[in-house]
Amino acid sequence: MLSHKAKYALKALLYLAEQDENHISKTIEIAEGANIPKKFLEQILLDLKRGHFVSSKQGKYGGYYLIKSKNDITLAEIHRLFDGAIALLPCASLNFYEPCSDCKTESECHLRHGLMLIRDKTLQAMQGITIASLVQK
Amino acid sequence: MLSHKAKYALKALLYLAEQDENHISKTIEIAEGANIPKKFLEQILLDLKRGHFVSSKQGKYGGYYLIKSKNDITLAEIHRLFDGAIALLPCASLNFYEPCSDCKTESECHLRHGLMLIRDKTLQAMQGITIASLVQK
DNA sequence: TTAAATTCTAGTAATTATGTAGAATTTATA
DNA sequence: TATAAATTCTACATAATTACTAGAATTTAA
Repeated sequence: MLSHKAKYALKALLYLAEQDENHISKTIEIAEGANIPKKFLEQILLDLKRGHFVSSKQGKYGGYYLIKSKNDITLAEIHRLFDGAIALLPCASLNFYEPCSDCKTESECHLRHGLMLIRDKTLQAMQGITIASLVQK
Repeated sequence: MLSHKAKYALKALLYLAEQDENHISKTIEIAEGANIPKKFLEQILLDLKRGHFVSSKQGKYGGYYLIKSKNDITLAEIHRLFDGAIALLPCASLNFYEPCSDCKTESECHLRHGLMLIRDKTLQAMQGITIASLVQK
């Protein structure tokens, strides 16, 4: 399941993607438009900025805007930024790999192989969903 | 990600699937064989029993055994029993559906459609992984 | 009757999720 | 240059969930 943070991030990106080119959106505007708690959204937007999905203009008349094409922002990336691994266990993860603490040896782990198959399928599906594909829905 | 509970459940089922037909496994035996905290495993086995994956014999010389074919126990079922929805949000779930609290109307939710596509792909992959497929690895 | 197992009902400790508060900083413009 | 209005930063709060543990009750074979 997605955390609220990841869900709100997606909704904020959708909001930004629907604005006119060159439009700068204030946090409060996004919060009200997408129904997200404003103070929570502040943090999320900073995370999205650190992830190079959006950028900001500070000070009066400042706000946020997309810096990555809505065609290039995938659900997989947002999931990884906010919720971490897409795989079902760390030992089956590409980006968040960690060995199982409770497996004697990795080759003996009967779960890993199957979970990597799932990861590949899910990842492929998540990479196919972009902000653009969601906007036009 | 899978909870420890779900992971332990899978490992316990794998352990049971590897035993001889008609063999009854004590909790302590499974716990040591699969490296699972014993008291925690007790609860998990009861959940698996309530889910009709295993059954038990009480009293001295009692223990647990599979009652469902290892070919018919899928990762999807175990995920749902211990970790709930496979979909990324409740509004996109088949078995754990709930409307979004923060969406004005369901048809206006731009996330739902995309998340249902992911759910279908992931579910299909998870239904393809059975205990039998994991045992032979 | 006893030993050895499951089953049941609580409880607990640590972690994570979901926010909020408030001050500091930045910037446009009057 | 002062001010208003925005982002940014640091810290905290609180509730829920996760991952267990404790111990008594029940069941059953011998």
